[in-house]
Amino acid sequence: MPTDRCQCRIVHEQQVEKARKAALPPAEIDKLAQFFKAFADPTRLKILQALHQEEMCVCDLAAFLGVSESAVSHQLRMLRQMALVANRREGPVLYYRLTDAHISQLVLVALEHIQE
Amino acid sequence: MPTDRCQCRIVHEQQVEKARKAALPPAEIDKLAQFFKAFADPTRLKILQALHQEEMCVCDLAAFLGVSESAVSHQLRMLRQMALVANRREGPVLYYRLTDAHISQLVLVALEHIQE
DNA sequence: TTAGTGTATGAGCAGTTGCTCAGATATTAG
DNA sequence: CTAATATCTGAGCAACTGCTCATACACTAA
Repeated sequence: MPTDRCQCRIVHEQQVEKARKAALPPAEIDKLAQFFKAFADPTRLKILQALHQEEMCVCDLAAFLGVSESAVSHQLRMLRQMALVANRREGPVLYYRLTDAHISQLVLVALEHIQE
Repeated sequence: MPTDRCQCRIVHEQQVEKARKAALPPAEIDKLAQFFKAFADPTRLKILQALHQEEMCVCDLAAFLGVSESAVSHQLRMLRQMALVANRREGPVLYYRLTDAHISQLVLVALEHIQE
């Protein structure tokens, strides 16, 4: 029995081809994964949910979350780089807000799913 | 000057209180974060998007993704535990499918966001 | 200018993640 | 039963994450 090549386990070449055609380009996939990563951490989720109510400064968020201001600042940087939040300076204080309503919508859709 | 207590940096006690009242219970937050984590990886995203087209077996997915069947299997286990996919046995082959339309909806909302 | 407050940042470390590899399990054929 | 196929699983490891700590920066008041 020839074991030289391709004891191919691909049962359904058609379905693989179909998936290939419908697939998003790798760059899009990576951007999507990065985007979801922003929501994949309890601290960041809490920040996003809090900012959905009202803009807040860093020490407000630190107090609300019960973590250090440094930790909040690191997470805010990440959220800023992903363009999920923006800030506004008033004297020495930076007020953060959500940039987009999609963000809350996404959380709502996810909530619907897990509450089943 | 007394440095003994509370050089409190909380500028806006009201807003913190407001955020506290609107906050989801910690258990919900953790479940949500777990849920989003499922989407926060390129391999899992590709799996979910492929299964949105049509059910596929493990070796189909491995061929489509260009990774080992073991790697696919590990990811499928995670997605199964999160109840995002389910399988159906036909002889020795397991066919995986999405369990819910919410899943694709979530990806669509996210796509809208990043394409701006 | 200096001191004080609010925030940002880099290094470093423990915990987590996503893979590989070897081996186990499930199902079918003979 | 044995052998073969499809899949699952645990251990182990490199890469990544989220935090702390120390420090730097930005703005304001004196």
